[in-house]
Amino acid sequence: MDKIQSIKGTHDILPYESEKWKDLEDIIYKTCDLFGFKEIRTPIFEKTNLFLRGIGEVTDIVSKEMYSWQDRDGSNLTLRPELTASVVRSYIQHNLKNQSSSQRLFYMGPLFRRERPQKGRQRQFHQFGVEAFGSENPEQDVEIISIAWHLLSLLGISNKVQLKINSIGSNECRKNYRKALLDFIKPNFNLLSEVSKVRFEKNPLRILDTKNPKEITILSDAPKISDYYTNEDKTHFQTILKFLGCLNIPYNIDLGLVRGLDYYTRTVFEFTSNSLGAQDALLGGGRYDNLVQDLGGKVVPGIGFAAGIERLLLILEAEKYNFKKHTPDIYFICIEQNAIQVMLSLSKKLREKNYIVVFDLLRRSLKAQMREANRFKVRYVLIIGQEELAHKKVTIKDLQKKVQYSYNQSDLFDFFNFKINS
RNA sequence: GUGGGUGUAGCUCAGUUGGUUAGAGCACCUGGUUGUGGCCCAGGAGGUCGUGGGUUCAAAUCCCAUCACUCACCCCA
Repeated sequence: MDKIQSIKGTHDILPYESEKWKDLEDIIYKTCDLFGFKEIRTPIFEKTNLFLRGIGEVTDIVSKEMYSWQDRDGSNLTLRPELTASVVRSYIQHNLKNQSSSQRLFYMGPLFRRERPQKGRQRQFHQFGVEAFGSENPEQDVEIISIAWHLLSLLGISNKVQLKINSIGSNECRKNYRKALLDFIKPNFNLLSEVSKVRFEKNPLRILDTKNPKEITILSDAPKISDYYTNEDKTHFQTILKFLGCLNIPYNIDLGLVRGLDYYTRTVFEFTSNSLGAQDALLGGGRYDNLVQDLGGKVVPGIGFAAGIERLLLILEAEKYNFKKHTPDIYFICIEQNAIQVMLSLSKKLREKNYIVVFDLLRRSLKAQMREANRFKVRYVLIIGQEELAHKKVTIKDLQKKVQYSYNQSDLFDFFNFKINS
């Protein structure tokens, strides 16, 4: 029989590692709170159709990376490969538009894509993201980018990342541009790769994404989308850039930035980092003014981004981020079996006062327990043995100062109130 | 899906041209006299050498397959 082990591209998050996750998650929650964004939690699987319609059928995600299966009743289900479609589905389903004309939401959780694993890429991975509905004004775009910037600043890595931004135009712009692009490419159609031929039919903009050198040459003289912006598109993009300037958020305009999901309109952006290897995008997003409607809702503009938790952690690790230490306050040593009850009840009382208390469960020697206390880097050790038991005392040892006191068990809190709280 | 690299103890790695009971450091456990940590010293536990075949008198070492990890392509977070 095969060894039972985790599935390719999935990882266990072990103790100590999980503490880093918790730290990062706390900072994410705090950031979202600061901007008034509320958490939304949606199911981990959805009807396959949602992603086909939401993300786009010719995207890589949908065409080759989804974990899909047929349920017993014949319905086609899929483990979510991204979260925007799910959030939009929920927004429509619960009529959140009627609850408030502008909704600000964030999410965090696992996603699934069947790709070949590499640095910063797994089959189960985690994203944090925000989505805002209701406003098509540039201040909304900037609010979204600000959240990302604020988070990266809190993490101390805002100077280690680059913001790339572009506008891919409104519907009208893209309609005109699409036509111009098709006209331009048509004479060279036979020279295109198979992938690009499909994109030519379904989503010609993505042909610009090609890494194929021959196609890059062909496309070098292709019409530029920026020449097809409407006046509103121009103003919208310019205003965003102006606002970013006000906030001192540095950016690079990248006219080649298209992004691989079909639902984007106008603003697209990406934060990249060079400590991530080839998968250098750690956060990406954009505006999706058609998506709510495409999925059966009213005409509601939206914008959001998603950040890879694993990739954030990779950068934090590379930048030697100072994660919070989770050390116990007190290590309780009991070297007299008749004193176990006393240790248990004193520990309970200490925990009620919010002290983190741990103790040995193997009835090991004093020396062994002292070693462990030292290894845990706790500051205070409490000892109860025969002596202490007989006189209702407890020995308190300060491992840092290397001094030791004897206290009445009933006075224990006086010591800690004084030592730790003051 | 395609290509390169790598799989020996919990971790980082040695292992000579195939040749006895497969090693080191760190970590772990127990001690170093009666109830006291870090440093030091001594001892101990821990490995079907990723897995399955093959070649050979003999395989961690050579060959094949397979699985996993890793890096890159594609694409994305």
